[in-house]
Amino acid sequence: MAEVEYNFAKIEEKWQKRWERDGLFRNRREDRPPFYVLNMYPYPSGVLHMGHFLNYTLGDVMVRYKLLRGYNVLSPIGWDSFGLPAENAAIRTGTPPHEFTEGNIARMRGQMRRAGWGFDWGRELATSHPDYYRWTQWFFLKFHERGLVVKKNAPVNWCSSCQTVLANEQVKNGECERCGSQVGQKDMNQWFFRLSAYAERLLAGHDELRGKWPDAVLAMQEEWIGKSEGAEVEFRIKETGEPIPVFTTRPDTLWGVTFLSVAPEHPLLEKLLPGSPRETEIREAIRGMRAGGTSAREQAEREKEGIFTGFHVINPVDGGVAPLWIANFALMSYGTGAVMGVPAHDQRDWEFAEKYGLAVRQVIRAPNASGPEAWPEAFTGAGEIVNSGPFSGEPDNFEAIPRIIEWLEAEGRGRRKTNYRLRDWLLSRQRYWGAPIPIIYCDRCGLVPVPEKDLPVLLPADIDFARGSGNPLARAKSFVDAACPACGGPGRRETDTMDTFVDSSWYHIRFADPRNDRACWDAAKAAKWLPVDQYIGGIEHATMHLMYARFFAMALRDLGLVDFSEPFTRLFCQGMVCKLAYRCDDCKWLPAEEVGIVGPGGDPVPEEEARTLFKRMENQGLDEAGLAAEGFRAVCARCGRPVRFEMTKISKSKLNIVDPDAIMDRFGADTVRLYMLSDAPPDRMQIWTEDGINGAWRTLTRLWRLVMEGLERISPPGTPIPATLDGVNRSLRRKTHQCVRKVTESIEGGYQFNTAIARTNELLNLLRGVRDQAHPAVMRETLEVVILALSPIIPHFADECWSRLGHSGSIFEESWPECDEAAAREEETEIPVQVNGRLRARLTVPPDLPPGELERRALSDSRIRDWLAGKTVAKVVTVSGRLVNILAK
RNA sequence: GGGGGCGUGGCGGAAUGGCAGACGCAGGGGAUUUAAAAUCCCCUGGCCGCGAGGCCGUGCGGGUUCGAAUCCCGCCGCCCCCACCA
Repeated sequence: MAEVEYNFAKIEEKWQKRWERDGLFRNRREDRPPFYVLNMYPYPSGVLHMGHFLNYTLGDVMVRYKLLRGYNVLSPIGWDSFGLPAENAAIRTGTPPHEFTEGNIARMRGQMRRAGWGFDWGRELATSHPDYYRWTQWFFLKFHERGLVVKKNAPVNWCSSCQTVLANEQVKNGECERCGSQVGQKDMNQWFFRLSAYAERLLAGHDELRGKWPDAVLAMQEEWIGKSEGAEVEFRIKETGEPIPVFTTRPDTLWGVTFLSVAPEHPLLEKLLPGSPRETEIREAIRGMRAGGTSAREQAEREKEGIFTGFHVINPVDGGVAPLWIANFALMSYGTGAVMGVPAHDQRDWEFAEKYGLAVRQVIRAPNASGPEAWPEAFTGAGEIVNSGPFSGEPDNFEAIPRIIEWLEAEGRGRRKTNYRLRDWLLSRQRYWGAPIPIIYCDRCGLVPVPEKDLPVLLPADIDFARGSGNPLARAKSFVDAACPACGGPGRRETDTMDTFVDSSWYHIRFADPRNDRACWDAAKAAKWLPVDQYIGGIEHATMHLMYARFFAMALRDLGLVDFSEPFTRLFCQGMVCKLAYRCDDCKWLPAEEVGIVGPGGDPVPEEEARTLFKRMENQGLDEAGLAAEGFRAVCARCGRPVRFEMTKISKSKLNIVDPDAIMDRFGADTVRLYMLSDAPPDRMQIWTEDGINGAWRTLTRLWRLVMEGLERISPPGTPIPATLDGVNRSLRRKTHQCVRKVTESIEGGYQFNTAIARTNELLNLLRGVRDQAHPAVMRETLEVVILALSPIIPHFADECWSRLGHSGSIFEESWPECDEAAAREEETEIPVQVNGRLRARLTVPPDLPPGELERRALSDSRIRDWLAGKTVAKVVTVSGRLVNILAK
């Protein structure tokens, strides 16, 4: 007697052990082509969240699918284990960061195994282990040798809460990406990777990635690189003769310059201001401009502000004199820090000129337009060039730009220039829990790299985190004191550590050879597996990790360490996992249990009615307005204020978390996996509902019963399918093989598991209807196809069914089913017949019926003749195998 | 302001030039049950009609086409990213 209950706990544990025992994911199939699937590795926070669950399930489904497609699959996992949370925990609790981190890793490892993800645990790595960060340090030295690392003074983003500098990419809306506090500006001497030197190559690489990476990611990177072409023109200070280069994308408006503005931190000011008559007043204004809030929100709305310096500039194109201003909108970080002001043809300059009463000089004439006096704003379109020396009269100013640049170069007044918004990557952090930068400062020799043989520079263990402030490394005398490698004299170690994005810029390559202690990796092993064939992760890394890792690959290629420049051939970005969250009007998030529903009189509705309303909120999008329309209100159980609903990413702070462990306890991993993939395409937002997970459970148990009942009537494995079958069985086989084709297309066409699951559901619905008439061999075939097709998604379930169907060995050692075209061919098709574009009848015909015959049958159909009565047929459109459209008047 | 994405039932979504709403959730009805849960069967875009059936319908307005959710033009709305970038 077959076991009727679907005992997921037993089944899942059994197969996880067996896969582990048999080394299913240890890429041992050397006879097969290699395929490298990688999920972005996690930070070991200590607990898996639903976002991880979707991410790693997707990766695992791809891994298992590729196994079935006959590849030798590499599917490694590791830990992005350096970073602030561990250090903050150490300050709070006194637990050393490595202990905290190892504990978290152990816990998450357990959760991961339980979810059934097939990782090659033999390759596990953690970036905070010395045998890993030793190589992070080694790369730093190699990059340093090549001039790709520089130490320079620069205004940097400073997070006072994290007590560290941040990369531009880590500042979101002027706030620290990690802790959310306001980021300020500070001048500091810091370490940088020369990311900007790779701007053009990073951009050029997009040609290779287009179509294989999401458009949105490429667009974001393009924007971040921010290439713009124009000219650099040399203005001069009239009073001192000092040169002042200016970048412009509009050299066609050079004759319209009526002022020039520089950034408040422009170095030229230090030469001009001392002793100048308005020095104190101007310095005061500069302080005001620099002190203003740095958040982007504030900046966007910030009023344009400036002050006249008392100095003037000479325009190189015509010798004209214009006042030199300091303006808060001029940024030292872009171009040359100096902007020419052309109010007539630039909206920002227009506003500035209007505010300070500066001159407006028209140099482009709009087609049939009046002069600038009558304009409500700057004219930025194309027109005829006027008042511009040799170029006056040119009909299209944009087309004249290249000729103007040539003229500037010929005359020695400027030159062609391409500018990028991309900044160098600030890699140093004033924190303990990161890879120490391997540099020693010596009073005699200066800045000395740590010799390779002395790597790794280990993090000291004897740190008292609970006491003191700032970087704990700077307080560790045993660490700081070090002999100069060059002269042997006393030296001081660099106490900054590296941004954790340095660690994650090369981990994907280390996975090819993770235990190598003589080199970062063996070249042959790296060449075998890399680049990563399929990378999977969140889109939030578009301009950070994904840009840095590309830069690293290019730099490593230049060092001769790898043979590719693009590390990730294909990229897939999964959507967010969202769930309804509740917010009380005083801006506090509430757990669902603390939301009450009251009726028109203000008294609570009965519990059962409330439950129904909550269900409708979850499942039918019932919102505050809908609730109000029915006379109800949602209120905070604590303070009685109104509660608003918001569909938002599952997170601790929004109090809408779903604990993966608790869900796996109730339903098992396979149910969660099925649910996560069955509703929406995986790159879209996924909405978590209680009913949704129940539905997936129902689907699985129904399938389980169907298979268990089927076991009693199907033929043994390997029984051939009879050559002649009745209509029901021919039809079942046809749908079975069509299902194979459609599922394969759904997966290959962009991992659309939702439609793949829909296709197997259709087949199962059909099988349930005809199972009493199904031939034992045909029924086996159908069940096996469904189990195989779903196996990447519900692996434990599938392997258990597979073995109960009488197979030995794991289903993942089988091959993906193939569509038998002969069996899948339709015997007859239904052809819609339209009259004047409206569906009026359906004909059942053989699929290969010639168009002429199809047309004849359509016209002679009785229903169609009724519709055509009293009309004349003007034209008949016949698409063979698809439809007939009759045009009649 | 710029860039990317999206707009289809009560909800998630399917259909990428040819039968709109696959598959699922929620809802309704029935069977089973002492009852409930679970399970099984049927119905479920709107309007009209006893019914056969008809009409309307993919954000709005126009266009191309025998035929448009799908392609083109113009609007409206939502989400995400960047944003005083010279």
